[in-house]
Amino acid sequence: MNYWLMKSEPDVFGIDHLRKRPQQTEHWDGVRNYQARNMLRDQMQVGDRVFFYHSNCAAPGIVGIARIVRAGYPDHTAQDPESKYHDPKSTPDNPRWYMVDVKFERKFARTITLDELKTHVQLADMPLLRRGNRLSIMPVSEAHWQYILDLE
DNA sequence: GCCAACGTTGGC
DNA sequence: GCCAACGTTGGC
Repeated sequence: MNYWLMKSEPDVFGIDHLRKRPQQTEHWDGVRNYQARNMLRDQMQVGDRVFFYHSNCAAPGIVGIARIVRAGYPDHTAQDPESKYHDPKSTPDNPRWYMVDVKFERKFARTITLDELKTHVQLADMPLLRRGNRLSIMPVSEAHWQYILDLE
């Protein structure tokens, strides 16, 4: 069992969008970064837990928890010329990009903001808090996972 | 809207 | 393989 953090812009697809989806489940498409791709394709397992993080908004931070309900499979939007995620170099025989399915688990009573996370020295080596890290998917250690849950 | 920090692209 | 130019991310 692994723990993750996944970023999304609340105006585009926030945790409330996920909660309102059929089965409260949605595929996580559009990841176009190789490091993040490798995690989607190779490491994420059904049952893994995910911190849902809101980025690019007034109060960025962790807003709740989701669960991986389908492990990595090819991201079909890469083959859709109409999609803004279209990538002509990705083919059905040799898919370049992957996605997983995530299911809403719960929303925190409050947002655990990035500002707040930064004040805890115990979290200082989280990839999220390292300067310049813009990955949209990051691993979270079990210790950090527990620590953050206790902040709620 | 600004801009720092990266990642990607493509000419050479 | 180098590296400048360009595009994107995301906090502020």
